[in-house]
Amino acid sequence: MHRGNRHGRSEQARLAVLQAADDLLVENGFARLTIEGIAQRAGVAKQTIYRWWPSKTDILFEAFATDAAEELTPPDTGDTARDLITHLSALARFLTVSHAGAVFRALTAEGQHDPALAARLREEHLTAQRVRDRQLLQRAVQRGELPADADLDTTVDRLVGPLYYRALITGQEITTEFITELVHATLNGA
Amino acid sequence: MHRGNRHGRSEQARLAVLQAADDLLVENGFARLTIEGIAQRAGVAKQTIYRWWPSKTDILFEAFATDAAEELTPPDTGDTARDLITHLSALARFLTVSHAGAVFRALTAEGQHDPALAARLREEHLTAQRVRDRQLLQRAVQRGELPADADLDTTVDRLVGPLYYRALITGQEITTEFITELVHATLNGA
Amino acid sequence: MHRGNRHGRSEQARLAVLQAADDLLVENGFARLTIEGIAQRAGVAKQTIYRWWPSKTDILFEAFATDAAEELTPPDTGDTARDLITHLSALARFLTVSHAGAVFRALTAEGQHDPALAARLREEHLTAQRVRDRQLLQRAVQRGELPADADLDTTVDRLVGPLYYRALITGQEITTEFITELVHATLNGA
Amino acid sequence: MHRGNRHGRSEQARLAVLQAADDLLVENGFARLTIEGIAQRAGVAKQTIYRWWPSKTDILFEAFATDAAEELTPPDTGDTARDLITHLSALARFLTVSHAGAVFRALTAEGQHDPALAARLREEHLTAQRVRDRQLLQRAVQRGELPADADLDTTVDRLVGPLYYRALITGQEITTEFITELVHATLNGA
DNA sequence: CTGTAAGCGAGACGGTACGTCCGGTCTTTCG
DNA sequence: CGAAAGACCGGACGTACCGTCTCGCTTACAG
Repeated sequence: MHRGNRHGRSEQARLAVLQAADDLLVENGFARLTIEGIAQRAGVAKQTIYRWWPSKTDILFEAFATDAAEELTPPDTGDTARDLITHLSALARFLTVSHAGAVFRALTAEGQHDPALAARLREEHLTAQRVRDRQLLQRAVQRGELPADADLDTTVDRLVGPLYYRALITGQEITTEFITELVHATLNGA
Repeated sequence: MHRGNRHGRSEQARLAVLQAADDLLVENGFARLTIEGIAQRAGVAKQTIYRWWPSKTDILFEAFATDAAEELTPPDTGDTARDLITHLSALARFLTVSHAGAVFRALTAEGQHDPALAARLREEHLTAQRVRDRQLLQRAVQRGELPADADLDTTVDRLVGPLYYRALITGQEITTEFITELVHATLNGA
Repeated sequence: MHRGNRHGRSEQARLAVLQAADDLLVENGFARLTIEGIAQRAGVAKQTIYRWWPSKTDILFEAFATDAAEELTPPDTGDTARDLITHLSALARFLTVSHAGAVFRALTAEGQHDPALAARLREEHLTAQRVRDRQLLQRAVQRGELPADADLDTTVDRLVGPLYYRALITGQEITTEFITELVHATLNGA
Repeated sequence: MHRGNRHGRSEQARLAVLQAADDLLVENGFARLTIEGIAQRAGVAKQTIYRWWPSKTDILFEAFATDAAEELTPPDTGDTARDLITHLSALARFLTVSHAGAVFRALTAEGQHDPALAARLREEHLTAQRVRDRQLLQRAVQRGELPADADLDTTVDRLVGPLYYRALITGQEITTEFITELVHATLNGA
């Protein structure tokens, strides 16, 4: 049970904390997520949490890091439009229903009040995500489906922006039709 | 000075609270915004705040309500593209540098953890804002610049989504070029 | 209903306040006796109370003043011992079960924390009460049952002190036997 | 058994609280004695006080418990009258000028409004005090100075009652003459 | 017979203290 | 030496009353 010993940090405690934080976030929302609560749920001393994580959000970060990348890696079938639709649908699912997405939304919200967190979120997630998003467009350029001088960053914003907007701001449903129209209009208009 | 009597609340106290809340939000961020702090800054008793506002966010709501509508009312010069660019630029300014926009971002962030707040934000601000956003497109339809059967709601999302995305999520700068490209691409592709 | 006029206060309001204060003291104890509560119970504005009574204890004082004198006026049958026993029994009843006595105990208690109140209690009640207590002994002196040079004040203290002690400090019952012994011992030993 | 930081409550905090409560009571009186004030004076968090003491009076109780017994332990010289006079003088001093006595008066006063406190005061102090008071009389019985069947409880009341009465009720001075007369009259009349 | 001034119920006001809760730190004991 | 336990200080929470202050109504004397 006790792993307090001279052989380093307890992996068991670490995983229990991450799991508890994740569960409690989904169960009660971020507002009710307290370090005390996580410690109790994980069967861990508060000090153990403070020893290894600077803040509540750091725990969530660690809990969320790996999951997101897996869910959001784009497909590559050779059909640009279809791949885009598939990828954006996965993104929509991530933002609205996924477990990891819930953590992302919470962190993004906290980021509005905490510039350091916002910066970290960009560095550790959004930048990598942009790379993944661009891959699809770069392949389209390589295939000649998009002009070689197209501003891919701008195009990415035009594709994913409306999804984030609906998911995080207005709460509107993101239908397949919406995504399909979005993809076709963007491919034509870029 | 005192207006405490049976004929209603003190307008002076009300304004002092709204001003204090607004100032403290911008100065210290939402995380450090406390009722106690607002009361002290406003020179008002805590009970006076609790008497009139159910929660901290209600104060912010009231502080932000009127300002936002004024800042975000679209122009009408007859030139659709120019009006859209002007309007979206105003929106970008609102989201990134405006005082009222700071309150909006804070409320949106809280809305991620508090569905009731999110709903209220939609009802009292976003719905009205969508109406304002659509006006420009409706005029374009009337002028024949857009097809009569265009899905204006979707178009609005495609126009404003990328702005919210950059302002609230990635923190990228929103340049005039970005807006210009966005408007032209959307008008062509809608 | 309203007695507001330019010639004098409302007797109705005054009585309602006294009654409410008395009731609430007995019902809830002094600790829970608040001006707000009295005002509400009496159907009177707080300001009306503050206009006429400087403090909570002043209300109680007024509520208690007349009753006490009536309950504690000594008899005069010519039989000193019997009169003393009767009188001390009335005092015991006053201190332990009487309504007015409850107010007296509350005021005495407050007097421990408030010297001004203690002084007022002495001036307005205890001095007069001592006069009443001494009457019995003075009659005994006149009848030759006590020596002419007896220190009556000291004797009063020896008679009533044990009663106050039991009633206010130890809470022991004050039986007729206790009073009888006390009277006989004092008459013999004085 | 609660043990502080895993094994023990902070004795330092405990003593600081008791000292602060005692000081503030004497300086400002019971009326102005607040938990917040005690916490601040003691350099202790409010929570620490609420953790260990159910109420303000419990702090005073603890502050007063040991002191009283020491001040009021009766002498034993073999001379009953003299010992009684010495003991009652100590009691008078306790009630009127002693630090611990000030706490006793405050607690007694609160006990008028709070039966539970009154009961506790009897159990933890007055009962033990009565035992101490009786000792002197029991020794007199053993020496044959008082009849074997004397009602010592009643006699104690007759001796100490007048002192409590003067100290707590009328505020009259308690002179040596008063005590001397009291003792002699009681020894003769018992 | 009509103003006007005092007393009234009502209740908002700036405050103080309440008792509770959580954050983050520190100390102690165990393995 | 890491982990569990949990007491510690600090400080915000929302509540209850405090004593003060207008407000508009009701009266009853004064002009």
